[in-house]
Amino acid sequence: MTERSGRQDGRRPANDGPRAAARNRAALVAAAREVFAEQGLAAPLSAIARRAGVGQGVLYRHFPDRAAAVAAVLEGNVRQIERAADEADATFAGVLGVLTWHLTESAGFIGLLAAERPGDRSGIRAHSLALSVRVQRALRRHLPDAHPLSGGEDLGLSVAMVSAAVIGATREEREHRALAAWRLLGVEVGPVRTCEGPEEHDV
Amino acid sequence: MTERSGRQDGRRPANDGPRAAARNRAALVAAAREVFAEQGLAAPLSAIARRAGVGQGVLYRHFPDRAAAVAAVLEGNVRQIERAADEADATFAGVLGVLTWHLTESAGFIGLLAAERPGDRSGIRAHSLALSVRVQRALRRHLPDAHPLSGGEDLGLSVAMVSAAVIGATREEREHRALAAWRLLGVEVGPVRTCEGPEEHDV
Amino acid sequence: MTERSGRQDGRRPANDGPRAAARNRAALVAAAREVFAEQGLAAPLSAIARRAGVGQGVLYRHFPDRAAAVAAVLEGNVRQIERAADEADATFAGVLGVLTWHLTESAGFIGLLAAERPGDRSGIRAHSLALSVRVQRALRRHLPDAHPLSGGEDLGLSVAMVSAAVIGATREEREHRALAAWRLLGVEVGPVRTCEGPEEHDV
Amino acid sequence: MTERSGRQDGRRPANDGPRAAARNRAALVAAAREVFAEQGLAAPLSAIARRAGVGQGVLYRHFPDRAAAVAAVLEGNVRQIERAADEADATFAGVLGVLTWHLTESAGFIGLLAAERPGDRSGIRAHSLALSVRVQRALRRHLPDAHPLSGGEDLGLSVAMVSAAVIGATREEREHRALAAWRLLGVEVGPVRTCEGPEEHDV
DNA sequence: TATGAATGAGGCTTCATTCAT
DNA sequence: CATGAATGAAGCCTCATTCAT
Repeated sequence: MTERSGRQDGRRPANDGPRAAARNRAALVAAAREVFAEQGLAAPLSAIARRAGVGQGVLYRHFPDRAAAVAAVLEGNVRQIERAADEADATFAGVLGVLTWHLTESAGFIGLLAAERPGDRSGIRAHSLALSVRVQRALRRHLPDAHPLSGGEDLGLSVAMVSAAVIGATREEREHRALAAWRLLGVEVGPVRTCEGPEEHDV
Repeated sequence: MTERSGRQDGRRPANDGPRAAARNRAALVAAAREVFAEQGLAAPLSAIARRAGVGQGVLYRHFPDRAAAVAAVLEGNVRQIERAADEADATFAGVLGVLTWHLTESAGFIGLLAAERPGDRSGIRAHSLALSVRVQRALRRHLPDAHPLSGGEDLGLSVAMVSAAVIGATREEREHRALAAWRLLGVEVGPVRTCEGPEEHDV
Repeated sequence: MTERSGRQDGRRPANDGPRAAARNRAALVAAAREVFAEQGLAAPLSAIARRAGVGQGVLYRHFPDRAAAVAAVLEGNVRQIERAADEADATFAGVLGVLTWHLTESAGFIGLLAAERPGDRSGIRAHSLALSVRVQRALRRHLPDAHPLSGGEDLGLSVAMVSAAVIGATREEREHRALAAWRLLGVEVGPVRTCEGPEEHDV
Repeated sequence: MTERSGRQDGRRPANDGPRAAARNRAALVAAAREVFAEQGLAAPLSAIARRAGVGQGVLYRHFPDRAAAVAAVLEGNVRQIERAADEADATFAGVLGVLTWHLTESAGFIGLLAAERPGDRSGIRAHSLALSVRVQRALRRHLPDAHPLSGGEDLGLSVAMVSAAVIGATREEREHRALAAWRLLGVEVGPVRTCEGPEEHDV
């Protein structure tokens, strides 16, 4: 942000120390989000480094494995949902709207909640589960007792089902499909919106 | 390129001749079903050949590419659903029960209706779509006009959503989850059963 | 020719014994000629069997290896050149015309005299050499003492050079190029023609 | 697809870092030159990597496909010929002498001008053509108007013919044969020599 | 004797991961 | 700290060759 860095002359990139590290991390997460969205979660990691404009080594410094990169990407989505749930006037339908926005926006996020990854030994599954739980927790805080999804695993099941509904759709169709899916489940959804905040630098 | 020796020493594993062809094909389909179920549709094809106990070449003779192997696996499932729909006393709930059985039984089948395969260049997508359409057609023949799923794409969407609900579950949980999913959608399902027929030899 | 064979009804091909063997051999040689011409000498042997309409086993019965198939193809060309040289009124220029015809006609023949096959362990090289020698012998019988090519290895060299001149050309250009090459060598060539004879059945 | 382990046990052969890049490239080009010369342009690429003492991956980093490897090998030869043609006192016979030296020296170079590559889908053909054109252009700049090769395609044809003349010969015979071939064409050739320059490091 | 399936070695290519500079 | 080359295992696919029927 302070623009004090970058290539000083024509030579090697200046070593800005930790400052650069943060910038690189942000670039990597952004690149990973794009690459995973475009090519799926099995995309070559080198593609991420390339798109971020950093060497492979840096990628490994920040993310020891694929699961870490996936988690970093999804972390941002989940945090926004949590933030939406933290807002003073949050409602179940409102949080659902934010969730739906992420489902619509980030193809990578789709993978989190609906991905078929049997036999995955890379730990993506475990990470996904953890993130999934956080999403459910955020939602459940606003779930009325009499809500049709209030029973047992119905909430998690529903989120997975809606996620699946948008798989394979183009970005244009996703919102429509997600809303149709919620409608089939008889669930009311608030406005589909993001939840921008002050700490967007690495999400 | 000109001289592709082969083994000089003489011995060579059994060659059961053409008789083995049918047996091998069946073994390959079975192996593919298991491997796809365990490791997903991106599993190494060589794993299928290995599990079937045949050489790589045989795999390629029977299935020129991954899409063909996938199609062979799913074809059986789809055909049974179609057969269930053809029965004289077929009902929507009944066919749904058969569909649910396959969802429960064959983890590979799951991939058909809910798989995330962005960037898939192998034609699996196209095949899946075709098979998906056949399933929907079979169902729609018995869909009452007043049914909650009778509108537009609701049927396809629902099937995809239920499929997603069972993803990642163990075989034991799948039936329970699938039924819970249908319940959330407000859809009644008949007995979860298979539809065995006389031509099971290669399905 | 007597048309007593072929499939009797709709079942397996009748086993006509030696009669069928000769027919198969001819079909294989013809197929090999076409395949080698189209795809080069490294073409898959299975393509030859397929085009000949026989099983792989038959191919191996007639030609134990690739070199044998190549030799069989070229044998026909060489024999015609020898026959041209045997004619009562044969002249050097005349035989050269026949040679040029084969160069033009049979892309496979091109390989014989000009092919780059270093490191070829399959014996094609040895066969080629032998056939090449026969061609030179046929020519030399009519070579006037005062001819520019009468010295040492000049004859063989020239044939190789002209062969090279037509490599890579389409069938249409080959005659033109071959004649241009002979002209550059200062050698007069008779009419470019074949030398059909009574024993065409397996050439 | 997701988990491509690598060796667990720890050790891993030396990695000399980027320093090795230039060295490796040179080794690869040298190895390719030898392998192509010995086994023809269809030689296994893995043989090149093996002879250069590098992994398969390195080969692919430097040469994305076979055509690139071939081009790298031949580029050096062609450049020297062009340099010979650029010398102040260059003559047609002189450049021909350098060309002949390369024909004699580098069996791989032979492939460039005389190779039979039907069914070549790898683009080697196109590259070869381009290089061939450069050679001809270098020669033509010094070709006297009254020269016997000054007409149309005679120059290219002649080079191809002479190239063919040395095919299959041992390195010792090649110079003799090439000169004999030029003599048969009635063309005078200057001293057979190389054209070393300052930038030999990777040719 | 002919068929055509099976075998499996080996070529090609892609990445995950390490590490000298 | 960052770079980016090297490594090599593993997946894909293609045939040459054999052999039961």
